[in-house]
Amino acid sequence: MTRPDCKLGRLKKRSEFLYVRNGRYQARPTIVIQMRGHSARKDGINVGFTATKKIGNAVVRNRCKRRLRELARALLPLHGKSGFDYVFIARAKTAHAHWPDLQKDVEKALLRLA
RNA sequence: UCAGAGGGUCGGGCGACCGCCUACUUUUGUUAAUGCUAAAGCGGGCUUGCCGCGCCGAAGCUUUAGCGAAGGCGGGAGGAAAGUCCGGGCUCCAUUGAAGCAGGAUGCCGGAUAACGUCCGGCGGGUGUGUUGGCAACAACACAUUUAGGGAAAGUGCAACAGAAAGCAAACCGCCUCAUCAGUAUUCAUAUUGGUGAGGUAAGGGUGAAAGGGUGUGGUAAGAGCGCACCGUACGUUUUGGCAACAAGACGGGCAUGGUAAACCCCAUCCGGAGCAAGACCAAAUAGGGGCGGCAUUAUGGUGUGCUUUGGCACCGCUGCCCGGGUUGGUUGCUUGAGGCGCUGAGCAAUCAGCGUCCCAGAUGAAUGGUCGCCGCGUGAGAACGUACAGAACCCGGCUUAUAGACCCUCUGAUAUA
Repeated sequence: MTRPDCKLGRLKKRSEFLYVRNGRYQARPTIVIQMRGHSARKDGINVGFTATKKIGNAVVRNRCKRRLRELARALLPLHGKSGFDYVFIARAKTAHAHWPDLQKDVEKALLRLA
């Protein structure tokens, strides 16, 4: 199942985020994951991260994004589908949740989406 | 040792595994350019200077630049990075000329500074405590604390409740005089008590944040700056000291127009606007924009970043050619700066000068970390819990606000020891 050759791209434009928002999504207690296939490029996985002002100040939001980035780096090559864009959205519990719980949530969400 | 006040410094550490951004450097891949290996003739014809064939840029290497990969060696959030409240640098707005209006800010004096509404020093005012002098009013001194501190005799406004009365003062109680009525006493005309009326009175009571100088004394029917002495004093004149704010003293004036300007306002001084999403370049796709040339027209008009007037400047229509706005795509601006640290000197200080030394984040859906373990610190008997506020976004100087805890210095008080 391991695909070390799979490279993670990043979503950077607002339009890309809006495109993914209209796809499928899975909500877990600590995280929300959105997914949508992209037509232009056939393989490779792109990922973006979102932390709204609702979950805290800038320090909390930055911490959430960094944790999500680590999760994506570790788990997306294993459970993500090539040719799709993903968006990880932080929730209120993301910053202070236990690491194994976070990993479980991400794993379950990715498997359901796949 | 403990508690309090003020000022300053810091604001977790170590290890393991896995990552991110970036300066420099080594190797390597690729693209482009550059140079080197790099050289040459032969045959035919013959009116000799004509014709034919052949030869170099393939490849490799060198150097440079861009992009990518791997390795090495460095760097990688704050004291407030925050709020965006002031002051600058920088950039653009054609020029930021003059006057006025509007708007905003500031407001004792001197200094520091690039500048400031900041900082330092001083002056004045208020409040509290103590000491000394005085019969007292009060004054002087010391310490602490506080202060947005131009103008209240230019005008307007505001002040609840209480109180008789609160703004060219006012008579509720009280005090005093006179008139009158009633009572009492007797020396028969006075004294005295009470009521009513007419006046005088700001000494006393009461209300209030505030009642129009204070203390003493004379004076008076009772009182009153009504007179006098002293104290205070807004104000005027003046002397001395001080750069100045101001201070100390002398004389005059009998004491009046109370407070509030972080209420409107008046006075003085200062201020052009927008901001790195500024601005510049590149690529892409389209004009309503711009440039140059030609022709026409010359201003009486219109347009140009708060508004009005004015000076000056630029532009306006048609046509040909060229470039091409806006656009969060990329590159740049982008980090060496009123810079940090150390020493010496000047100054009460803010700060400045000299010398030496160092280079210390430059990201752009935004790096500066994620996970785990151990330790430190605080609370607690222990288990355990807590370990703050908070994330650079062009850069500096301040202010304000948030902040667990630790350390240092000074002062004050308590306790213990000597």
